[in-house]
Amino acid sequence: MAEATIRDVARRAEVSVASVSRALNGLDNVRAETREKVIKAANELGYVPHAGARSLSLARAHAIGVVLPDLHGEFFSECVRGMDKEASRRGYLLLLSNMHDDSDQAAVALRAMRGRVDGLLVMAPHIAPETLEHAIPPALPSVMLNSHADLPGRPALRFDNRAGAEAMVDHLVANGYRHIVHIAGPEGNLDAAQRADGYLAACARHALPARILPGDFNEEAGEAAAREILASSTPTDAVFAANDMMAIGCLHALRSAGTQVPEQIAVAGFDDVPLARYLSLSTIRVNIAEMGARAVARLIDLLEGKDLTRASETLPPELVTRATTAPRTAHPNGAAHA
Amino acid sequence: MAEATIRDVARRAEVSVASVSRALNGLDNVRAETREKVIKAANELGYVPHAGARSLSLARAHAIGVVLPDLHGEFFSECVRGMDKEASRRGYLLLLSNMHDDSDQAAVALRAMRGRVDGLLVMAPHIAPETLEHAIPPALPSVMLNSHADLPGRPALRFDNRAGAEAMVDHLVANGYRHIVHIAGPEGNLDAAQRADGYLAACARHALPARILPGDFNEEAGEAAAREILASSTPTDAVFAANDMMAIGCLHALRSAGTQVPEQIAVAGFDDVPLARYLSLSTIRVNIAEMGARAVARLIDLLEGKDLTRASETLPPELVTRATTAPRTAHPNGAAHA
DNA sequence: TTGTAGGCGTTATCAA
DNA sequence: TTGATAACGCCTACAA
Repeated sequence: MAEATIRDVARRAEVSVASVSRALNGLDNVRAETREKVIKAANELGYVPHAGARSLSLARAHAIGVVLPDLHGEFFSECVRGMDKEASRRGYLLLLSNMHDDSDQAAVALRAMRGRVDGLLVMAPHIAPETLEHAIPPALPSVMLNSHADLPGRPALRFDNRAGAEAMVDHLVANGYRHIVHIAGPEGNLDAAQRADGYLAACARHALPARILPGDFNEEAGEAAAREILASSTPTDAVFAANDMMAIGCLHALRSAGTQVPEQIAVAGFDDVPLARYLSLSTIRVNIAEMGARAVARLIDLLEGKDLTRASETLPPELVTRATTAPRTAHPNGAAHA
Repeated sequence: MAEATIRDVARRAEVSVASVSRALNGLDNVRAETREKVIKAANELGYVPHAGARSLSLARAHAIGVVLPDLHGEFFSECVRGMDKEASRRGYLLLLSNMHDDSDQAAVALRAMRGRVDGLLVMAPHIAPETLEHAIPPALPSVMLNSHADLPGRPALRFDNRAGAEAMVDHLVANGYRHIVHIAGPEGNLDAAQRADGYLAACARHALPARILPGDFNEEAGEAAAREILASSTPTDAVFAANDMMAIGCLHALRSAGTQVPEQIAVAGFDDVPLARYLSLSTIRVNIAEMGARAVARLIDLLEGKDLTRASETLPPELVTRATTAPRTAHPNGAAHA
């Protein structure tokens, strides 16, 4: 049995489709008696309006397209959770599409959204601005998350990666560390670049030597960096990785090699994934759920014409200090344990 | 500037809209020359078909509604990742909707899908079958994930929680543990109930005493259970929690209290969240991504009429043994360390 | 091979 | 207050 349409309801209530539409949408130019007849008929038939037809007629889908890169674990789920919360609160549905590293595929994903969503939320820290600008349908309002330089007409939300990195270096310095190595994120990734910048700036400010090891945001890169550090003759008393996973890999590798953390080498990460808490890893907390929620709010405001502040927004990071960066002076002879 | 429509393309290519439709959809009754003209015009205008209109006329949205409960972290993201992979491979988009514990809200979420999706993927281990059956639009093909008893006409995919739990108890017994306590999941949750069943069955099979402590899948419940175990006079040499988070809470609480794991008390969980690996927690691996992917495949087969096997499917669990359940005989004097 | 026209389910305009 | 009817953008008989 096919679903009931508005015409079925009209027939059963013995009114016109126009009246059904008006009654069900709560317009006031309907006699109370008529409205009741309509509602009764609709209930009896289990009528649910066809959202596709509705959006065609209204030119409004009440849906938001979400295009995310290959995020991992908590990061992905927290982001979507934040978005979903705000979206469902305001009566919007989320249409999901993963954009893998391939930018052709990204374009396909974006086109598929045409005619199903009112706006787009795009997170693409790995795609060049021109490519991105080219791929997003020009007529679709959209909010960029954590992406490269601002695109004309599209507000952007991002974390202050730079300030976060600086805060971590400041913290390490305050705790007595002087030879801080940075493990970088992947080439071309905006977050990674900004974190490295912050690290360099803070080192310069403190007149400390800077040393950057390559990385790719994966645990293995952290392990490799640890080996590099242990093998190298350059003195190192702290490692600041561009994300938690690399910090965790580094932490494991250091400890496996018999190095005391933080007594001999301190370790810090970035993101505050749940694992960080368990491993007592100092890090920079990134409230991704809030970013998701804000992005949705921003987009819906844009769609409904109540966008007051056109400017892009930068969310402040939060320093989370734990055991892996404990003050150096508290462990003057840490190495003796080795 | 509004998006170009098929009419704009037709005008520019100097053909009828019908020819544009035919040319763009790859029908063969179009002259090559005409097709070229159309494609050229479409490219020049940046034409992208309006999916809403398309689905209205085709009665096919090429989208799948996904209704999930409040899943956490990795669990949620892996599930969606698996679904997205298979869906995008087959040209479908995912429409997401979180169904919180409230079953009214669930009904609303489900109705909102009408007319935007071709089918539904529903995971609702916490909602009673009748409620669920009532809430799902009868005309919408759907696949149930990890839900209560089969609903007529809707295939179900689920993990063999029972077999998983039995496998873990068998493993504990094989490793020399005899007083195994189970920390249960929330009341009314299907996964929780099946895991408890498996635990009880295995205990009975081994003629071992069974003892179940209440829990709710959260870390704190594991901590509370640990306190209970330590305070109680009932001998206990192993704890098997209904999920990893409770096992982790229990593990921490035991160790904080100076109890050696596994020397004095072994600990096991269920799910194999990423944290489990880091904490060397033995557990039952649940390949949620594959379940998501299979569910999508199943649903699309159903939609496209090539559903061969109507029966429900049960996915086998995998035992992952790690340090927290190491053989008892290997640590005869573990307690001496305390 | 092409074009005309009707329909998908809904809302909105305009008379009545 | 109500009802007929024309959109919305697309696909697809049916005719030419």
